[in-house]
Amino acid sequence: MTEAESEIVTHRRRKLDALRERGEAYPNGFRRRHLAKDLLANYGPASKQELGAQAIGAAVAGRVMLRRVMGKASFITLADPSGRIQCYLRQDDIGADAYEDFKDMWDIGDIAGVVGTLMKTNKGELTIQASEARLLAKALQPLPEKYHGLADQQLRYRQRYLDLVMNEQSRNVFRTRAAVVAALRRFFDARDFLEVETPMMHPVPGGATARPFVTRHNSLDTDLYLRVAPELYLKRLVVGGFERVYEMNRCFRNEGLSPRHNPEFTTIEFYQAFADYEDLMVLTEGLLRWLLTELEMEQTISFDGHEIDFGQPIPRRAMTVAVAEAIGVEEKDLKDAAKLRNIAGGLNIAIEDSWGSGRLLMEIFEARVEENLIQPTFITGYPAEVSPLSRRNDEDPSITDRFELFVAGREIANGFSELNDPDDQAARFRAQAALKNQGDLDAMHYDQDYVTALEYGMPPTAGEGIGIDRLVMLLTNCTTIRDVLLFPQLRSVPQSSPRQGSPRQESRS
RNA sequence: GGGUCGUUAGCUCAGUCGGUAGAGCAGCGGGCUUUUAACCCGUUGGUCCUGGGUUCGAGCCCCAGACGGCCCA
Repeated sequence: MTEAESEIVTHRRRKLDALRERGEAYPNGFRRRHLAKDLLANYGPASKQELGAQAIGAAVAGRVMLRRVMGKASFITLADPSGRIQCYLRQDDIGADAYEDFKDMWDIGDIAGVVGTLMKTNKGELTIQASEARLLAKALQPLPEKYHGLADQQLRYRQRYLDLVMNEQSRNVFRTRAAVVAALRRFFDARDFLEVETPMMHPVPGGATARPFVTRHNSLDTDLYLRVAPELYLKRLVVGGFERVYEMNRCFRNEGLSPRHNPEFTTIEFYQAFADYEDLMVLTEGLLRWLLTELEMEQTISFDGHEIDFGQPIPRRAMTVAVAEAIGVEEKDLKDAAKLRNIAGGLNIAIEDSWGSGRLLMEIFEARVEENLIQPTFITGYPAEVSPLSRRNDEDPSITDRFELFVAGREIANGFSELNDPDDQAARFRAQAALKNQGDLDAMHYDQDYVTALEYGMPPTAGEGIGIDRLVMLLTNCTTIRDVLLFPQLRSVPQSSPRQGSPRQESRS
């Protein structure tokens, strides 16, 4: 803690001490009767004369954001969850003692309640002329600069509450996020999908090719893995007869941090029996359009300098077609492992000897095509080699009935007709296990319990996962995932927080 | 893991050629009864991220480290 800060805090502590002595430190009796937004909506259009004649009462509460003291009268700007409202405090209205109190004891950042009547200032701003003003919670720490807000990215993430207090844009991102989550629930609930919760701690990690976090269950004396995906559990439920299920919650992957990756992130996965991957592409396209409508957004959105149009039918392109076009080779050469190896080498893509043609094609796709898929595009025909849970295509068993949706160079969704042949699934797991034995840390484990579930019979099914964080990024024009996560993962600062000594937290669980 | 850029007052930011550290806001004192990023006068406040090094002298140059941004693996 620096001397300068402790000086500000010391001043504020003195005021708090005085409030404590008077027994007025943290009262909890004030009741808000109005939100700023409602007052502005209902009375903002009224004229100064109309309001002056009516004497409409109001009681608001919020954080003091701005303060303008002019001798024996002052204006303060209160922020509540709905917006901001100005209050006018006059010595003649609230009394000399209360007014002195306001001047001596209140600071920007304090939580206060104001009761009074509505008025319009000479400049036409709706204002509450106070008859009573109460300090409800003293802020000991000063707020960031009132005009620029909190700009330091690190502080914005580490002390998100300050970011939320100061930056309207940041608040709006998380409101949009909540609206997206709520809308998705409405969408699937309306289509008779059952929302379920499956384990986050898995005895065998599965459902995606990714490194898991490991944790320890003491009394079971066993390792458990934080889930990398809920997929295998959701399909067990389809076996059980819940033919339409969805789960929207956290997944965990033990990977590096980047503008697009956080170790914990949110997905919605949904499964629908008696549907295939083409049905899901239709559903996804409709879902996105419907979502934009629900959010009262245009079908064309701005993201990272691009205008992205969801109003058009989303094109579907086979991976081989997209790759062949991007790098200027014949499509037929993309089935041949030796030729793919040459192509990858020529493109300076790092490859491994164990990879077959499917993995090679996928790597070339990721290196040369993905980032250029700006407008919404379904890529289909994913190689079976990189799709261990997907149903093989009837015409070409080397590929699967799978798609991924790309927008602005980012994977947004991944869906496929589910592999419900237990013997093929067992073979795919064996191939993954072999890769794992060769040192591929991302490869899947053999999940015998899941194979057994398939042996009881899973109806033909299609399933899909959509990355909520990435979807919200698109809809809020955020290019880093940290901006759509309230508390993104950062390296912990050991000694003390950047601003002050570490706050003592009481657990409430 | 590698490269690169950044870290200066509580916050937002300047800081020249290496010559003893600045502004605005916030704070403190004073003035002001329709201001609005209020204004006017005065004023406090610095581990220049940390630790070494070079130098008569380092916010600035060199080395190492911490944290963060971006790019690559």
